[in-house]
Amino acid sequence: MNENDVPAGAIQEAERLAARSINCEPPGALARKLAEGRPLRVKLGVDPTAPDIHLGHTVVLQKMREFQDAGHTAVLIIGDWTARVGDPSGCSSTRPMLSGEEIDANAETFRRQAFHVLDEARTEVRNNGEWFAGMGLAEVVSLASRATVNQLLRRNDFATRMAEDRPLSVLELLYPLMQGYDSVMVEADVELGGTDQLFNLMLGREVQARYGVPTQVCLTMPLLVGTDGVQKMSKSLGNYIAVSDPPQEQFGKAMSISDETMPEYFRLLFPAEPGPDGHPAEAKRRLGRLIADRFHGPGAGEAAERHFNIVTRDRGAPEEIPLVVLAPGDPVHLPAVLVDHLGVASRSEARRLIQQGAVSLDGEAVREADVARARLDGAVLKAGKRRFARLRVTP
RNA sequence: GGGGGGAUGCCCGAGUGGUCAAAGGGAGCGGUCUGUAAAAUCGCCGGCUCAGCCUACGGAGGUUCGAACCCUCCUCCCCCCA
Repeated sequence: MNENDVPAGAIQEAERLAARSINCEPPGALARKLAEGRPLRVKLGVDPTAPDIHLGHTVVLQKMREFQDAGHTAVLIIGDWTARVGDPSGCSSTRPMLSGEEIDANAETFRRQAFHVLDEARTEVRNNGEWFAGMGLAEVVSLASRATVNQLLRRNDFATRMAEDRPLSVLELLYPLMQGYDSVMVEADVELGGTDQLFNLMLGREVQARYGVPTQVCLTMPLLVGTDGVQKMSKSLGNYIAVSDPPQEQFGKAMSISDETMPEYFRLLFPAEPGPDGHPAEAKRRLGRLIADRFHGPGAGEAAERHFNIVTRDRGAPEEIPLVVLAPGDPVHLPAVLVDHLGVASRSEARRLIQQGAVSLDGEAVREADVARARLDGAVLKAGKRRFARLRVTP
């Protein structure tokens, strides 16, 4: 179809679907696909390397949901097989491979959590082990013939590693090819990803072309910056808000985002909502409510905010405190209780908290490790800012 | 195939026979401040019912009154020459 034959409606629709994206390559391709008037097959590949999905993942998932809502088919590929290779994207060195059990468990978690955003009924989930597990050497060689090393080395981090003479395994070189093969197998019309995926997505087009099938549109989304406001959100950096985090935690983490990064959260996560305005702290409260509501249902945000007000703003005890029944013994050794029931890392750590006055009983700082049993019944034990337990002494 | 360098606490990184549970920085935690923002500031930051003890400087042995530091072997990483 000629550029000029694309109906204006398709061009508009393409623009709408590409909203907020960083790349939509090649130019005009999405509109041409849309002009064909059939549901497009929109692919997203995920590596089940981290068990939990976080807000960063949801940016791309939401884009996929937009396609679903426009009547297109979402194809979610779980890279159960490719996870064994280790995606070198953005990494300066080779990632460790995962065991089969880990991968399976992660994949299952990912599936479950992805459907917080995607419409399960309209999502096709595929494991790429489906076609890779039984692949013979002949087929591997055939796949390898579809791209040149020159093409692969155009990728920045590969080129850098070559230049600096750091190791770059053949396995890693193979990875983009495998990802491209996924596209061939599911007949992808569009592949989504973060901006760091652009190279792999584009190479997918190359692979598709060499297999003689239609090539995909590559649509990439911005990477959400983490709660530290510096690096991209990632599990391993610990700067993430997980989909599975309890609402109070999501709200709290939202409040701790820096003022500068907050607008980006609104823009990428809640494009339909009005952006931040007024006092930044108020805007963040709204952000926190929106996040908690999205993943825990309407009302979760307000409850989380109440909890926040009581515990963090007013430094009080929350509405609901887990009850802890103390084991026999008098006096009671507090470090043990703190470790067993309040999530303190070690007894030494607990001692330090006590020394620093961070442990209190009914609001009164405790200064010694051993406390008379009689003093504890019914008391609220607090460690640090927000760890609580109501104590009960066995009769 | 030959020659050289390196492996230290969550991460980076000093330390080259006792004063080392190991400088410094980052991360983290706890205070002050405050909007759980930023910035600033003080303290903590291996374990243990803790003035003491135990475990730790890639692994295994050895020398020594005493080793992260010296020796031997092993594993892994990096560099240079071919």
